[in-house]
Amino acid sequence: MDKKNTIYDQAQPLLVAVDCIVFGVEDNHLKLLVFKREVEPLAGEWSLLGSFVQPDEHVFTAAKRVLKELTNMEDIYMEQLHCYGNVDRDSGGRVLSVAYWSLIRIDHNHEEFHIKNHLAKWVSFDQVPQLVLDHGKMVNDAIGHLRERAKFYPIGFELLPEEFTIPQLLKVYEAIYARNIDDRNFRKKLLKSDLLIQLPKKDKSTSKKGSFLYKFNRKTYEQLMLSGYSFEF
Amino acid sequence: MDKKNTIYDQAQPLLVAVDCIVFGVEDNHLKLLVFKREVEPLAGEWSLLGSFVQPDEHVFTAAKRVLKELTNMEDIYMEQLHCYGNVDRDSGGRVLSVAYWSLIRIDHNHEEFHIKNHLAKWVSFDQVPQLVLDHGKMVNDAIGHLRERAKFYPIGFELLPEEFTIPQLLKVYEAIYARNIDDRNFRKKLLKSDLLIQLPKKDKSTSKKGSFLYKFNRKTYEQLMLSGYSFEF
DNA sequence: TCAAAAGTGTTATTACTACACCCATGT
DNA sequence: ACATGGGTGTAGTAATAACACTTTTGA
Repeated sequence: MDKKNTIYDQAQPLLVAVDCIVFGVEDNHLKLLVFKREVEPLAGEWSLLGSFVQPDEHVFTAAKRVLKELTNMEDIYMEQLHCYGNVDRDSGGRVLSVAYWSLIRIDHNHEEFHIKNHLAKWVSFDQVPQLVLDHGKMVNDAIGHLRERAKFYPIGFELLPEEFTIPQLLKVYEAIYARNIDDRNFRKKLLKSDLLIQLPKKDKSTSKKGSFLYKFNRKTYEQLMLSGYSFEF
Repeated sequence: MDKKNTIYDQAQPLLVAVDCIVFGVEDNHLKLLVFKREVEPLAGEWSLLGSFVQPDEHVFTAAKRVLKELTNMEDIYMEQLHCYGNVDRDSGGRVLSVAYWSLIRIDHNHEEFHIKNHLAKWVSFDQVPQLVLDHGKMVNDAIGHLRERAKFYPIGFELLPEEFTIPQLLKVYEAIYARNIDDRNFRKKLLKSDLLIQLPKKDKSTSKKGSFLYKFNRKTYEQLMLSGYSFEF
C-alpha cells in the first residue's frame, strides 16, 4: 500500500520488547524463573527473560519464541499481562515492554539443559530477588493477575503433571493465595464438582498410605465455566 | 548513556498507537463512542479514536491525550485493555495498538462541541456498527473486561452523575450484563452494604412518584474492598 | 381515576465455614 | 507399635434466588 502523505509517515517508531514471567511448581512449591541478565546495561543482575519484537513478528509470537528458547516447550499456557509504557522505564533507552505470564509444568529432563544455558534459576514465589528495571513490578502485577485468573481458570491443573493428587493441588492453591486452605472443604468442593477423575492408582512418594491420583476432567470444566463456577476456597 | 555495541542498536523500532474504547450512559442506556475515521486508509468508516505514541510520551499519557482532545475532560476512569500485536492488524502498515477503555459521565454541555469536531456519535452498547481493522474485537474484549471489572469495582457509579437514583443504577447494571436483574434483590443488597448515602430529595424526571437520589459512599467502598465485596446481582 | 414507575418482605435453597478424629501402611 | 500423611462428616451461618402487591402522584 502507498504510504505517502499519510499520518503513518509522520509517526515515529519505538523499540518494543516482550518480557516473560514464568511460574511453575517444583517440590510442591510455587516458583518463578529468573535470569542473570547478559546484556548491558545492568548485565549480571537478576531479570526476567525478554527480547525485542521483530518487525515481521506478532508480539505474542515473540513471547512464545522467548519461552521456547528457554524451556524448549511449545503449547505453554501464556497470557498477556500488561504493556509497560513509561518513557524512562528502561535505562538503556525508550523501550516499551509487553509482559506475558505463563504457567509451565516443570520437567527437569526436558528443561534443565536449556535453563542452564540461560543462567536461570527457579526462586520461591515469596522470595523473589531484586530485579532490574520495572521487572519487580511486573512480577507483582503477574501475581495479582494469577490470583484473579485462578478464580475462574483451573490454574492449578496447568502447573501440575497430567496425574496429580489432591494434596498436591491443595498446596498449589495455598501457594498462590499465600494462606492455609481447609483441606476438607477443598476436597469436598472439588469432588462434588466432578472436575476430577480418580485413577485406580496411588502416589506413594509422599506417604506410606499413598494418595489417589486424579486427572482433570476438561469436559466438566467447560460445562461449569458456562455457569460461572469459581475456584475459590 | 552510551548505546554503542548494545542489543538496543540492533533492534528495529515499530509504530505504536493507542486506541480508546469509551463507555458512557445516555438516556438510561449504556453507550459506546465511535468515530468517522478521518485518515487513509479506510477514511470515512467507523472506528475507535486513536493516535500514535510519541517518543517522549508515556503510552498511558497518549491515551489520556486522545481522551482529553475528544471530551475536554481529565481525570477520567481509564484502564489498559490489551496490546494488539498482529503483524497485519493495520492495513496501513505494521502498527502495534495498545487499547484503553474508559468510563465517562456524559455531560453534553461540556462535550458536545468536542465530540462534533471529531465526527463522533454515541451508539448503543448492543448496536455497535462495523468498525475498521480489529476495532470490533477490541470493543468485544472491552465489554468482557468491563463485565469482569464491574464485579469488584463500582463501575455503575463512574458512569452516573454524582447524584443518581437506584433505578438508574439498576439500568446500568442490566445494560452491562445484558439481562434483567431482580430489583428487590438489587436494592436489598445495595442498601444493606451501606454503599449509598440517601439524599433528602427526589428525582421526578422519570415518574410522578419520584425516586430518591443517592450519592456513592466512597469510604464504605474502600472498607468493603478489603474484605472482597462483589457487585454481582 | 388511572397509568406509570417506586418501593417493600418472606421463604426456600444453596454455598460457605469451622472444626477433630480415624485410616492405611512402611519402618 | 508408632509415626506420617491421607481421608472423612456435620452443623451453624450467610448469601442467593424467586416471587407479587401496595404506594404515590401528575395528568
